[in-house]
Amino acid sequence: MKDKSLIIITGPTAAGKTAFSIRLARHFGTEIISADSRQFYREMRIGTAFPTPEELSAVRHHFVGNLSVEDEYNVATYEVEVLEKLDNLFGKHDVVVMCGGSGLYIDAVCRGIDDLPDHDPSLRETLKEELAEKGLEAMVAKLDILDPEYAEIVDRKNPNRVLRALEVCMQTGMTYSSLRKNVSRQRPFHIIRLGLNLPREELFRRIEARVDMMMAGGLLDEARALLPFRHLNALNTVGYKELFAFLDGKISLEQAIADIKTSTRRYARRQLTWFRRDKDMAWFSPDDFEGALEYVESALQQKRN
RNA sequence: GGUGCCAUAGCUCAGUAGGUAGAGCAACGGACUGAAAAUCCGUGUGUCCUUGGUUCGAUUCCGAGUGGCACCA
Repeated sequence: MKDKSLIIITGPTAAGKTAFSIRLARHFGTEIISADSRQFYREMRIGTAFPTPEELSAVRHHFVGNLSVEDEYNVATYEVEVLEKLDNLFGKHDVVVMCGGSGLYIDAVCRGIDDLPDHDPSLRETLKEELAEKGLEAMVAKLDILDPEYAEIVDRKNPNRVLRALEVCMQTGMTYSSLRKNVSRQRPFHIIRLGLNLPREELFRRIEARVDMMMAGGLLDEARALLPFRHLNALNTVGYKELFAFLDGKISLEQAIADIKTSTRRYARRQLTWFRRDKDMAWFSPDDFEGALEYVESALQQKRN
């Protein structure tokens, strides 16, 4: 796989990644692996800006609509499955395109993640109850005892992080810090990273226009149909949770739509914060396909030598 | 037309017994290892509507104007 390359197209939501990646994949006559942690779910099409049927038939996509909202899934499984899929695809293609905005999932494929146990649902439930009962401070105190090293560096105000560490300690009998080695694995293929972005104002305009399009396209019906699954992680997602609040009668529809726009803007900012720290990322406007292609070609050339 | 109330950050509003002001949300920045479209942290960005008066000093008190809301005609 020495001369095989994975070209990653990422960037904030609504920047135009999907159309761009299809064009790029067609140029190389290859296929696309999605790195979008919400487009995995086939029941969530409108709210996740799922590729259209035309787009899906233009280029073969993988990891799009491959799961049901009821499926258990996580980054580690994704890493394994994508590496397998890449092994297969590189048998047919020199270049494969990966497209999506889920930074953690992209990192898992590019660098790998440590060998940690999957979460045990009943243990997590117990810990959540304990958190609700005793408060975050008590959970941090517990971590101070079970894994003082990680307790030093953990975000002590972030319940998810604290609970996850406790979970791993309790499940394995080892400290989270001893398992969390943060080693970067070498992959048997080259990686070229492209970030797509737009001036902030324009990106926000596109986000707002896209939310209006989703509503016109039936997002409310989609959310209504998913209401019975609202407790699942997959539905803890921008666009759905705000509409659930409307369906509960807590806010007006108008307010829900405004909230979706706000949540999406904030999500885009968090994505940018994540991607900005990646110094290898080459940034382009989604309109500059030619410029990006030129960059890709020269990067490929360089990797071959 | 009359009377009353209101006018402070992008929005909703607090406040200053006269010494140029602060919350929430937004916005902006950051963190991120099996929840990641998740979760969490940090930052106040301002002709205090305009204008005249009183005062050493007015966003604050008084008058007028403008705009908004309510009630009465």
